[in-house]
Amino acid sequence: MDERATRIRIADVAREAGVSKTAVSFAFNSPGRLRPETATRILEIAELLGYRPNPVARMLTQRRTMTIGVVTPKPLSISFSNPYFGAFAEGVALAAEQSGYGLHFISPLHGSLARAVDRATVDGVVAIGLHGSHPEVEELQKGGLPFVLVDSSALPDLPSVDVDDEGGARAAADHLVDLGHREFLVVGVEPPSSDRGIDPGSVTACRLRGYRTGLASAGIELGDDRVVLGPATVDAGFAAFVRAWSTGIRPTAVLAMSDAMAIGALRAVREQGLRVPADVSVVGFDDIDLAPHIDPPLTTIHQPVRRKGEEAVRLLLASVSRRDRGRTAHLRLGARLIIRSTTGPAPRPARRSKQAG
Amino acid sequence: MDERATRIRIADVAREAGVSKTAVSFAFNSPGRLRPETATRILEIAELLGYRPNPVARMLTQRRTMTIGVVTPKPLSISFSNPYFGAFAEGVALAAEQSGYGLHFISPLHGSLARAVDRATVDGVVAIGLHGSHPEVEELQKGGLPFVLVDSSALPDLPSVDVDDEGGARAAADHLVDLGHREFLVVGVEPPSSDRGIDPGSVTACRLRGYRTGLASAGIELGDDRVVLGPATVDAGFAAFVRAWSTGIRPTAVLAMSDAMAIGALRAVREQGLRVPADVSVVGFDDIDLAPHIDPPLTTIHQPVRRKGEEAVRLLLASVSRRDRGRTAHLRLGARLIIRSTTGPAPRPARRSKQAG
DNA sequence: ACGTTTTCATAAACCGGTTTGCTAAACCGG
DNA sequence: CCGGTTTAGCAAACCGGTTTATGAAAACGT
Repeated sequence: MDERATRIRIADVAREAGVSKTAVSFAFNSPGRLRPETATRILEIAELLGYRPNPVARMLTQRRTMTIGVVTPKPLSISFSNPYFGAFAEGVALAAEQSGYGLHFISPLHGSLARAVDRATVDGVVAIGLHGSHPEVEELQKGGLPFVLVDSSALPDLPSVDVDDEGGARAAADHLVDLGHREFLVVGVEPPSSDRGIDPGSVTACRLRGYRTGLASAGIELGDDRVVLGPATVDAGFAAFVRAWSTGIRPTAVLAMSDAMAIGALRAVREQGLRVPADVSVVGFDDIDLAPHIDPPLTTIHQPVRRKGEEAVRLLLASVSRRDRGRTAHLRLGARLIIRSTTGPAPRPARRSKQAG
Repeated sequence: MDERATRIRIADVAREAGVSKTAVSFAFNSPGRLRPETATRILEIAELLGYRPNPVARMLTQRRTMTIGVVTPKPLSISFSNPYFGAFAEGVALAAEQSGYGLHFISPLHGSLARAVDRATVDGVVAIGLHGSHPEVEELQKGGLPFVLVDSSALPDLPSVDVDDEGGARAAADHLVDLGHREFLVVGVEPPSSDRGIDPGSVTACRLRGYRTGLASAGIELGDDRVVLGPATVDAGFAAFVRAWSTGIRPTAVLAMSDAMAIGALRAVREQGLRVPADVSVVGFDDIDLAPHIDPPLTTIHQPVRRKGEEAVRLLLASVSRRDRGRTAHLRLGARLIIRSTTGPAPRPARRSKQAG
């Protein structure tokens, strides 16, 4: 009838078995402290009654939740739309599962990240893409929860895991320069809050620096009009290229800060009647799983996303268990160029603007 | 110094403010019950002390967690590797966020799903890909937690959301038959536990039925050797085709039960020196976001994955709040063929085994 | 001036478990 | 038969909040 009426509590089992709550608790958690027959009988009765210990109550006494949080400053519905995030989650999940931890995803609640984190029952948190300039970082830090930052080393007193974004970006630029390109367009990932410009510690800023260094070594300067930003999605990549094109920019090479955007740009390039890589070369960033299967296979900067997730969890658990002995680790992983088929020699400056050949 | 030493409790705030715990609690939750100045003063002191209410304790008294669980019978690290799952999570996250719920991902703990669910602090769960034949379904049902099933209608007394898999599959088969194909290979998703064969309610079984119906209408029968199974990954799709090929099967059309597998098969086909779609046609299932960008753009069966996630959460929340008044809803969404570039007319039976004329 | 209602705040019970003494009985060697 | 150690199980305290019942003081009505 009224199945869900009242959930069986430990006291119900105790009464039914004619023992104390303590005994029931022991039967489940340290059966050795009970006479074998007693333990079995209690367990049987518990099973019969369909008793399941309330996990919240257990958490309260044990003062740990065996759960870690993954914090994103953007709504999850947006984060999950980037394949990069999925791969990151994969790494996090792997490490968490190995250690017997559950996974809780946390995104802003009613607009506030801090509030969402406060409400979450986790032992610690891995925050991805949280910049130093985020309005709530201070608030979050005061929460006193163990924290690990991913893709942001902005807060030196918090452990972090990131990638050599600048080096990777530079490799991309170098590659294109080597191929003879001179006209560039950067399709960048928009940092969350564009209040005071781009946070210099942000991934976007690092990659931009890398691009610039690479180009500078060939004497090329990147004008501000050559940098177009948007969210890390296929559509935004498409839009970014179209926007630049419509302002008269005619790049032979596109440097995209995410594969998703690169794919969008790719399509935009083609819709202008141009061929990839004959007319325009494109290099992405991330090397998502499907990059080799894209049309055409995407040249990109590979970064070890899964490993990022794993390492972040490892650092976090070390911090939770105090194994880190108060040390704050900053891990930087490598990024490397993977050449596939979206890059090729710069086209001869043929019918460009005024004709020439 | 000893930052994390002892977290501030409500009693500390009360003492410091010279009021009772009750007053502090009121200050946070129903300030109207306190004289305005008192409330403000308490709040100020709480802020000063850096007090944050312990969410676990709060959950315990309120008897709800404001969190919903997403259950997968496979390790999360595997689930997340399928883009399909990411999109599903997107839908779930969207609906959950809208209602102010958090998201907890649950996968088997030490090999047991039931244990993992028992340990999770959630108000209800959405289970994806959990088959009726799963060894722990009974155990899970007894947990008494509100449940919604996705991609499985095996348990009629539990609400469910799924897709017209059979119809979708049939559309795929019809399409290929119309193009003149007669030699087929099915690349299927392996159901979790292959104990007693394939669960007839499983997605795999439904799609297989759909394929068979479509083919049968053209008088084609699908031998068991024409069905190869594997996990829903690119690599498994690749391996599946290779395996079939090595046993002498020479299909002109491949029906894949997931886009990831289709992409793998695509690559395998090409590595045999065959062209897609000139020599071999391939149709996938799911229509992942990147399907149009695959090389070549993937013909596939579209299913509304995000919507699946949203509807599942909607159903779940209705059940949690008893708004469903005990009704068990079964939602079935549509699937439709999207023709892109991996399918084309069957090649003329040229050098095919025996010739036929 | 006195009974009644309202306002503001509190003490104590409660949520559902775990853990810490503590006791009574059984066991043990001499 | 006795003191000492184990064994088996219990009552009560505790985790950190919320909620209910209650009461003192202030405001109100007449």
